Amino acid sequence: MGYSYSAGVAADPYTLVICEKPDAAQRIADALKEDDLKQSIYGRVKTFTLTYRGRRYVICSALGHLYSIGDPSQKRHIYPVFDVEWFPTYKIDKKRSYTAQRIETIHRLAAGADSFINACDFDLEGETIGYNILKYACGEKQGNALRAKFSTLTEEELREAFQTASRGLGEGLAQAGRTRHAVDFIFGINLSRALSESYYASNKRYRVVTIGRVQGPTLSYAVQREIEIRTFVPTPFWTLTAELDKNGTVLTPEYERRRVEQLAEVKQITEACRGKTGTVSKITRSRFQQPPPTPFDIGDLQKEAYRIFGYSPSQTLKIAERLYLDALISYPRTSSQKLPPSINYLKILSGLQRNREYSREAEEISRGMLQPHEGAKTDPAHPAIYPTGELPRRALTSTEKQLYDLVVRRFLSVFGEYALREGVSATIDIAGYLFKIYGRLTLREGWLKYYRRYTGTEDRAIPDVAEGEDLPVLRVIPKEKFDQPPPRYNQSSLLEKMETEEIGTKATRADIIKTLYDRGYLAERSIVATDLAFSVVELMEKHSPRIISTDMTRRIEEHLRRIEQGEIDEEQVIQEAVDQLYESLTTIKDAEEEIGEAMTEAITKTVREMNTLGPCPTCKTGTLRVIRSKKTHKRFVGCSNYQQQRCNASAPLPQKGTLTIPGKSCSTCGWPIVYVRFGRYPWRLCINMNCPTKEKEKKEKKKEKKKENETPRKMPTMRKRSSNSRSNNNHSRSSR
DNA sequence: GCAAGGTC
Repeated sequence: MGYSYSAGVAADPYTLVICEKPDAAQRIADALKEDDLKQSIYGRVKTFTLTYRGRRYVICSALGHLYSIGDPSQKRHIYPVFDVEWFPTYKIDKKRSYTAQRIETIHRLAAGADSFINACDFDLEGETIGYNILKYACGEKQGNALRAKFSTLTEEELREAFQTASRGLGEGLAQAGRTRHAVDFIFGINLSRALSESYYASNKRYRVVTIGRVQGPTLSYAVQREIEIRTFVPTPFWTLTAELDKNGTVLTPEYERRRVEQLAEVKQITEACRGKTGTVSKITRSRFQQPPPTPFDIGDLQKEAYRIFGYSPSQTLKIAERLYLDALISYPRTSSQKLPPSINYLKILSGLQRNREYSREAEEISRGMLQPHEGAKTDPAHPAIYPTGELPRRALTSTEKQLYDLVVRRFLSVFGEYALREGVSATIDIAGYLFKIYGRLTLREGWLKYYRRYTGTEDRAIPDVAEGEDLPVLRVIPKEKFDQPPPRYNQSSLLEKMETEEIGTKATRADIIKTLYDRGYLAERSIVATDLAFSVVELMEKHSPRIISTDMTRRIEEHLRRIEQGEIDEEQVIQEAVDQLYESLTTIKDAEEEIGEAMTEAITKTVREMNTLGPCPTCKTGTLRVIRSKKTHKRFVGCSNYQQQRCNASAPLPQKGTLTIPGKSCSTCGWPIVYVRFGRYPWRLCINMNCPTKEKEKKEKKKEKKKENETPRKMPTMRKRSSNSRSNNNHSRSSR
């Protein structure tokens, strides 16, 4: 009653529209508005009121999931736990306390509503988000609510969706979605607790050892690759390069077979060619069109940013999100490679023209056909990633600038013309053996003009020879090579593997890889599976092999599909998960100590490696490590040669914050770098106390202080006194 | 201290 919303702005009954995110609420409001759109803000929650076809609507939004599966017992060391329940997310996750205000606002708005529309994304998770809100925040309205079904947030489609909204459209989908949450929780939480508790049983120390439906297979890909690399037996082969004299310059064609396996054959060819003259037997020229790239979906952006800048996928996602929140680029968590005209190409291009960096290119493109070269992938809720054309309202960091530039140039190039290139090959016959030399030339630059700095395609001069020309052979050089083991994954290629195996989602893959690093399963940029990773995968193979198989996701998806169709019910699927786990968990529990022991050696070794910073710059033979003092419990850096060779190299570390070791060294003094994080942004720190960069910093700080002292400040004495009184308070408190 | 999935 006391609520001003129903009492004031919208006293008449209205339809409450639930959206998945603020962005969608805005777009729906814009699409439906006739002439009386009103915006209200409650705390940080924005809602819209409007009249559409004579009916009042109040449009509000969630922030993704507002409800989560949880363990009602809240006892984290107990397993198995099979009876799980839904809770408001803020009750489970402190970091998501802001969802409390969301739920509260929706709850109040629901009180004045006489009907409801679920307008979340029409997919498994969207349906679940809407269903849970209608059920828990609106008071069991999930059965009566209408469903607005749309696949893009365009005005036309949204209006259509609201006109045809009907009851019961997504019922099966919601059941399937809720089951997905429950099954993932039951598998993940139980097996992770079983592993962690086993480690505790044999060590009496806690360590988070986790596994899950997506972590499992992803970890297993890395371990599989590690095994392939370690067991790889290289076989030798040879390549042959001829050196030919062309009026004093040397041409170097390669023997047409890129791989000669027998040394005898190598000798035979080099002998046969010795002192001979080669004849240019054939020159072929072929023109080919090189199509522009497709617009970025999040996966493509992550791969490209890794290739060009070396950013990890999770870094890229984070930077892209900041650019999105600053309205510089569109919504980044998309799987679409399409740019519909509704985003208004001309408006974006004219916006970009105001940026000196792109003005010429953007202007040029806006005069063209404006036909983007699109990819095949789509997304139900969003187009591909594009720049909005807004100018930055603050100074961007260097990483933000780089990523922004990449997004802009990619956007520009998808409107570019096909590039026209020409390949030339000359075949040279030496004593009956054929050698080839290649050249490449760009005839028409097309889209390459806009993306040049990122393509890496370079022209190679075409050898200036004519058919029938004779070229004396200087010599033929054999080179012994070895087969290479399969390459290690990096974060980009591991993410790609997850994509092709359809494990995880576009919004979570990068985070899951990061989790595997955090757990000590993966190390290095070029990914190495640690001993701990081996240990966990081996244990799971033995006790619960399904959790590390890609197949589990396929099987669950099949079950969810059948739940959606009403062929089976959710209880059946959850029961199957419980049945499968029950035996595994019992076996693990009975052997906790033994299993813990199996992990102990691996963990000790992994932890030691994780704490290794790099070679010691003082004694050159030891390694610098993060050490925790047994006496003071403080952390610092010391050399592994401290005891044997009395190497005293050491460095202090900040005691607060999370340390990460990027494996990089300071460009000034060569000592290792660490990242320290307590707030939102990590702080890059060269651990060397005597690093020249610190001298500089010290001087700059001194200068700043001097300046501060020179320019009088407002109430300097007050400042001083207040900080003094604070510390006095602390003293008196501690002395009590 | 635990999963995976949305979103800021």
